[in-house]
Amino acid sequence: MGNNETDNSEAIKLAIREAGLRATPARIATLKLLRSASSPLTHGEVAEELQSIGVDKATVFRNLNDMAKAGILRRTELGDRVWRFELAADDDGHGSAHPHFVCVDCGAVSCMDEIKLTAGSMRLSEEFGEVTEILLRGHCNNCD
Amino acid sequence: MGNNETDNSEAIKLAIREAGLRATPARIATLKLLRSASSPLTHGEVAEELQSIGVDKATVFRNLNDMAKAGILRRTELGDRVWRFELAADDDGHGSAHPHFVCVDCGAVSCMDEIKLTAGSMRLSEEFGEVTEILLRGHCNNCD
DNA sequence: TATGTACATGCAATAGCAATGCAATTAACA
DNA sequence: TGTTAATTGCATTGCTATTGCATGTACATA
Repeated sequence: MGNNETDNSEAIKLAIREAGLRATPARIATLKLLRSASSPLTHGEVAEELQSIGVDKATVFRNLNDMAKAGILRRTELGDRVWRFELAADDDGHGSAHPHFVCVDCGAVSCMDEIKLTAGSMRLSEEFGEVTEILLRGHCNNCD
Repeated sequence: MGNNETDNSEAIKLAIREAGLRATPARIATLKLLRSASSPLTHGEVAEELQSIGVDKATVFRNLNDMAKAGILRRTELGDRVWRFELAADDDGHGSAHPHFVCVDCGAVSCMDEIKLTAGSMRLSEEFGEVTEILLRGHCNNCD
C-alpha cells in the first residue's frame, strides 16, 4: 500500500510551497493536525499540541494567519472571540466553504455541509453583498 | 402629541425594572442610544458615547452584559472579536431574532429581516441543536 | 553539494478588549 | 425619610493576539 506517511508529507509540503510559503516542520505539523481534526481548531489548541515538538506559540499564530492569508486555511471567528482554523481544501471535498454550527453553551463547533438558504434569501442577500460564510449559533443537542 | 421624551424614558425605566434591574441613568442612556442606532453597537462605541455624561467604561461593559443576560439586549460577536449589542425587542417588531450580515472588509453590520433557511436545512439543523442565531459574512456592496 | 539570502522561528515585550475587586454611591423599597 | 442591596468608579488583572529583533533554516543558485 505504499508509504502513506511519506506521501502525505510530500503532498503537504507541495501545497505549502504552491501557496508561496516554505515547507517548515511547524507548518507541516500544523496542516497534519488540522487534517486530522473533525472541526476547526483554535490558535490555542494548535499551539498547545505543537508545543510538544518545540514549536513556539507565536510561530503557530503567525503560521496559521499566514497560511490563512495564503489561502491554504480558512480562518473564522465563531462567536467566542477566538480564531478558528480549518483546511481550505482537502481530499473529500469538505474543504469548500460550508456553514458552521457553534453551541453557545459548550462552545462545540460542527461543520454543516448541507445547510442552504432559500432561493429568495439568496437573492435578498445580494442586496447587502457577496456572502462568503454562513454561521449558525444555538444550543447543541448535548447541552439542552 | 404629549411629552415623548418623558414617555420614552418611563417606558425604558419600566423595561429595565421588569428585567429585575435598577433603572439607573447609565442604563437608560444605554438603551436610548441602542434604540436610536440602526445596527448593533459595540461595547466601545457605547462607552465612548456615554463617556460624555460621565459614565465609566467598566460600568458600560457591566450594564451591557447584565442587560443582555437579563434579556433586554441581544449580545453577538460578528467576526471581529468585539461584542455587539442591540435591543432584544422594540416597537416595530424588529427585535425578534434576525440574521445579520457583516462585511469582512469594512466591518459594517446590517440586520437582515427576511433571510431564511430552506425547510430541509431547518430539519437538518435540528440534528445539531436549536439554532438561535444566523450570521452571514462576506463583502458588502460598498467594498467590492 | 556547497552556500548566500530571504524567509521563518524563538523569546520577550506589547496591544487591546474584557472581566474583576473593592470602597463609595445611589435606586427602590418600606 | 431611612435602610439596604444593587450599582458605579477607579484601578487592576486576565486572556488572546500581535509585534520587534536577533538567530536559525529552507531552498534556489552556482
